This record gives sequence, structure tokens and C-alpha cells, in this order.
Amino acid sequence: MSKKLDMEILASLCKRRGFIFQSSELYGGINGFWDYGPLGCELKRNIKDAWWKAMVRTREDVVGLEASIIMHPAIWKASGHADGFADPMVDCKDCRKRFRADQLCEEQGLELIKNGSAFALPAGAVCPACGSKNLTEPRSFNLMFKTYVGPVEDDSNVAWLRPETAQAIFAQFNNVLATARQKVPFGVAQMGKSFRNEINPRNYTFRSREFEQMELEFFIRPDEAVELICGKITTLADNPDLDGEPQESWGWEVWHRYWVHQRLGWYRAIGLPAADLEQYWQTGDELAHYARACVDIEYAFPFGVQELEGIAARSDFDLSQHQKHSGKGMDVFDEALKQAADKLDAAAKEAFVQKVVADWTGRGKAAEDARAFATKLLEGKYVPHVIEPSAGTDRLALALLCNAYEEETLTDDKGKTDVRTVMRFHPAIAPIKLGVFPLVKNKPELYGKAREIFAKLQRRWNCFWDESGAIGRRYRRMDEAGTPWCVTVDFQTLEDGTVTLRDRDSMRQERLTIPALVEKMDAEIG
RNA sequence: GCGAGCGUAGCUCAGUGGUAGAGCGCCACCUUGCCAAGGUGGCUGUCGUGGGUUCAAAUCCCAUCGCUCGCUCCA
Repeated sequence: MSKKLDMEILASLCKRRGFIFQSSELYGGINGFWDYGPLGCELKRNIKDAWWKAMVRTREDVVGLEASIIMHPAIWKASGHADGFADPMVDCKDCRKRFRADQLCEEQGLELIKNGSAFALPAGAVCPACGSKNLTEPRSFNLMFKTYVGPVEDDSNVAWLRPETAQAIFAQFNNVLATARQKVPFGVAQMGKSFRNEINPRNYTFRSREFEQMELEFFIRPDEAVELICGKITTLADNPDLDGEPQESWGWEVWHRYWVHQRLGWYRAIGLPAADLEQYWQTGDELAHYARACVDIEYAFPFGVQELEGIAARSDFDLSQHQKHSGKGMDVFDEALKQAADKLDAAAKEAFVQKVVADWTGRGKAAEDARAFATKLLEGKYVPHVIEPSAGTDRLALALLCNAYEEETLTDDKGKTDVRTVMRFHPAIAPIKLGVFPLVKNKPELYGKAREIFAKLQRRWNCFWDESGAIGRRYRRMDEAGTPWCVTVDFQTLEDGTVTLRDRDSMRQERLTIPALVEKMDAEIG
């Protein structure tokens, strides 16, 4: 691939061929929003189909959900996303650091001035870092898009466009559990639009204000439950087989690693080279307080190595937060756990509780919380923990576009050189699978036969009919669209039913019957 | 959000106060027996948008929107 691909060259091709347009271009555009054209929306659809197939359809332990974008505002209080709104921030114009206005004032023995919903700094407030008085007015820094439900705009009906799809999965956890006939460990997957009012959208579509996510929340037992059921916990030290069936004895760390492994495999399967994929393991300081581990899967974009997906082990934080805020229980009852606990005598149970308490207090948690958790476990109940692989669809589309782009210099028989622009998409995600052409269009019998073959192939795959211009030109047009194969119907087709199949990458041609072609397509597209 | 640069046809760009252009692409017809062939004809723009200066503005001024780069931010 072209590592030095200029994003403007790519953006130009994307516009010229109909992959990506700037939103609202007719009116001068709007920053941070993008539209997918005829080829782009096919590409994105193929990405989503591939993800859904890998994550939901071909698994017995994952089910889908499609939730509304606007949800009860309390969800964002529980998740922590709404906090910034209540906390106006000030920036220091000199050292460029940002502080919470209320904390800054309190530290300096001052009081933040409040005028209705606006805030102002009292005289004498200075930057805690550099001492400068050159501070901005306090401003709210919530990055969620705000709207009103119903016709009246007042504080009582404020709502937010979701900044992530994940929370709906937690909010609907009980309903899914009750209806899906699944038991922990299992997952809930969702794809859909999310919105973040980014301060500074950059790098073409990479950071957009409206974007699509593909998220899985995979719920697992707490390690302590696994230990009670299996007698031991499989850890990474046991060298578990991450390609095989998941095992009941896996602890959270193995589950987390399993999903990292699965997701990397998927990216490779849709054509991103392993060499351009990187893992970034967040370190202790970078992890959110509730997260036990978080890995970013990154791709080497022309503008830098950037995140495609984050895979976080989030403990029971999310469900617990919703349990706390909603007052509704998020416990699951685990029959296997109950049976395992029932086999223990009173002394063994107490020993188990003591062990959990010792373990938790060693990690700085309260003994009474540990005791309550352990006692519930012995009743077969717990709040599930979660592993969250969260991918950005648009970022992936951009990565695939960057990866596919190539300018190839060709030399013909006479030594004349020519540059061919070709989008080398994996067949599974290529917007158009087949171009279908009559060799010439002014021979009715040839033309009719080609239409007949096109109609047949079109029922299976997205095909593109092209009869205009010389055959070579038509091939090159398909190269820029990233179409992996072109079928040309010629005079020999009328005699023996074979067609010419031209391969995008090698530019080689072979003759095939239609059934042989269909078989080849099935094998290559997957 | 700050600083700098840039916005002219679908794309790449020329045009510095006097009736908007080129190449490529695209469309139609002809031609064409396999890699951007050739011929003929054709389409496309409130010169990003809105104001202002001027007899006259793509060109000068102001504002605004968008893009790029560097900081900043990034749940």
C-alpha cells in the first residue's frame, strides 16, 4: 500500500467516484459531517454486514439490539457522560491548561458567580498552574448534542443525542436477558449512529461529529464466580487456545484477550494487512478508574497511527452504575453458580467470603462491599462484568479506503508508461463485485446475451453494467471503484457460453462458464 | 478554541479591476474483437456565501462558512 498517500488525493478520488461527499456541500458544507455516495454507502454496508455476520449471525452467544438514539437523560448521568455539563470549565490563555471553574474558585477561597445558567469568574481568580489572570470565562464543555423532546424548550425536557451506542445495551440488559434465552457469558451487539460535538474535527472523516459505531458488550461472570464453579480460573499463564471455543473456566483476562484476538483476526479477514495494525495497551494511569484493561486496535493511517477500536475490560461498572441510578436490580441468577455454592459447607463458605474480602481490600476496596458481593455469589447472584469491543465504522471505512488506494505504473508493449489508479478492496467489502460488459454494443446478439448474464449475476451480487467506451476504459473505471472482477461477454460466449473474467489486481484474464464463475465468486467473497 | 494558509467546471488548476478558461473526466453519436485508442457534437460555474468600495469585482475591503497545517482538545 501507499504509506505516503496524501489524504487530499484520496478525498479527491472519493468525491470523483462517489465514495464520500462533504455534507451540505451545496450550502458551503458543515464541519464534521460527511455523506457517503453510491459507492461509499455500499462499502459501509458491506463493512457492517461483515461485522454483524462475524459478531452475531455466526455466533450462538451474541444477540443484537437496535436502540433509539435519544434516550432518557438519566442514562447519561448514570454513565458519567453528563458530568461536564454541570461543570463549567475555564482555560488559561497563557499556559493553555483547563480547569473546573468551581474547583479553581474554591481552592482560592473565592466564590463562582452564577447568573441564571451563565457563570462568571470572581475578581482575583488566577491560573492554578502558572498564576496568570488571563483566563477565559467559564464555559460548559459537554460534547453531547443537546435537544428538546416535545415542542416546548425548557430545562424539563432536555435530551441528548447519544455519544455512544453502548449505554442502550446496559439500559436494556434486563429485557434482553429475559427474552433472548441466553445465559452469562453472552453478548449484545449494536450498530448505529452516535454524536459527539467534537471541538475540532480533523483528518477527513476520521473524527466526525456524527459517526457510526459497532459495539459489543460481552457479559461474563466475575472471576470469583468462575472459581466457585470450575474450582480454578484459566489465566493467560495457562496459554488458552484463543481460536477455539471459549471455555467456562476463563477469567476476565482471558476473555479480554480472546476478544482482542478475534477482532484482530476480523480486521485481517476484511483486508487490512497485519503489518499496518497495531495494539496499544493502555497503562495504569491512562485507564479509566473502573477499567481493568483497555487495548486500542490501531491502524497506520497516512496521517498517523490512530485508533479503530477500543477493547475494554470494564468490570461491572456500567451495570452497577445503572443499578445505582435506576434503583433496579442488575443481578443475574446463575444456576451453575448456585449449585456450586450449595456443595460448600458453612466453613467453606465463610472461608470463601474471607478470601474475597482479603483480595478486595488488598486492591483498596471496602471490606463490607466485598462481603456483600461474596454473600450474593453464594446465592448464585452477581452483576455481570463486561468486555467491550467498540469499533468505529467510519474510521474503518477510511482505513479500508487508505489501504486500498494504489497508483500502479504500467508499461505497455511499446514501452509506453501509464499510471493506473486501483482500489484494492477485499472482495468481501468491495462496493461492486462485478462489472459486466458487452465487448461491443453495436451487435444485438452479443448485447442481448450480455444483458441476460448481467440480470442473472445481479440477483446474487452488486454488479455494474457498462457499455460505453472501449473495453480497456471500462476496466480502468472499475479499477477506481475497486471492483475485483469484470465479466466481458464476447463472440465466443455466443458459441460456448464462456465469458472473459478479468482480475482487478493482476489484470489477468481467464475464460469461465457462468456456473464456474459463480463458484469462484462464492469462494472468494466468502 | 488560537495562529497561519487556501476556496474558480465533477477532478487538477490558470486567470490580480474591463464580456469566465485549459487539461482530464462526463454525456450522445460514429468507430472499436480485450487494458484510459480515434472522430464529431454536447453539458457543467451566481468564481464558497453575504455585505461593502467602484462606472465596472473571480480580482480590492469586511464578515461568515468550509478545507489544510501547527498548537489545543479527544468519553
